[in-house]
Amino acid sequence: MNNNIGLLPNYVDGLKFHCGMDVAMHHLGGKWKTVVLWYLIENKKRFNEIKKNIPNITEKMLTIQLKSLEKDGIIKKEVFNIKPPLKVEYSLTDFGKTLIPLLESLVDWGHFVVKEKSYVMHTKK
Amino acid sequence: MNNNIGLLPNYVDGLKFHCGMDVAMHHLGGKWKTVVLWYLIENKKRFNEIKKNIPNITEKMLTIQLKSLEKDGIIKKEVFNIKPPLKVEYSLTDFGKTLIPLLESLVDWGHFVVKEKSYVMHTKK
DNA sequence: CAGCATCCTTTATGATACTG
DNA sequence: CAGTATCATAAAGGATGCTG
Repeated sequence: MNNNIGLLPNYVDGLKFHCGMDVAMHHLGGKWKTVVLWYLIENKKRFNEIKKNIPNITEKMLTIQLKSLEKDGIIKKEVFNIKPPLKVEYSLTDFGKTLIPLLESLVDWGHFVVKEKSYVMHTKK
Repeated sequence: MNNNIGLLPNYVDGLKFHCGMDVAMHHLGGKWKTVVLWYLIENKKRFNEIKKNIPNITEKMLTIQLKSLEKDGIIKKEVFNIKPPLKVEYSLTDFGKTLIPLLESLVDWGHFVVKEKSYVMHTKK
């Protein structure tokens, strides 16, 4: 099983990666990115719509994630007014849409774990 | 699309999760876990075998990841000698094996990104 | 509405030396 | 061989107030 990307480290956007997992986790890692993306699968959403969907996320964290995802080309941002109140919409790019099956697998596995762990907890205590 | 787990936050091992993604990323998040797991898919491995497979990981980081994965029931540890030199083997549990398709999807997507990004970089500069 | 700026705390990660 | 222990930095995350 050769997981290495070629013989030497691979560079993407000035960052060094040693395997495909490195690359994937660079784009998806952290507490919020996958959750934000999950809510953008359905349809484009405004800043506060995403925020309402995600309990506990702060504006700062949401801003950081959206910028990072935009920089990576996973989502795109559209601004509709110049003057406040602003209207901004975020949506997946075509590149971002290639993540949908992966995101679905992640959520499915998460739900599986909830059931699995609850089962263990109930039978052992 | 209802991603929330029931109406209230769900608790697993004393931690609070609001959606399946939360749960999944709790188990897989961070820089090393998915990489470590990737090398354990093939077969059980000893501490230093894993370390040799992963450039740059320190003993400390590997120790932390292995302990965390073991605590989560994703891998199991077998010790074969009491006296040094020790022989310890790590392998996926049955629960851990449920992650294999997900891990494969992650690596595949990572490799896809490498190609995609290189393409973009070459055509734009 | 959709953020930015600032200060702060907590985690994650890293380098190095040492041990049963 | 398979780790620990210690010291250090970096990155992530959070709270609050302010702004175009």
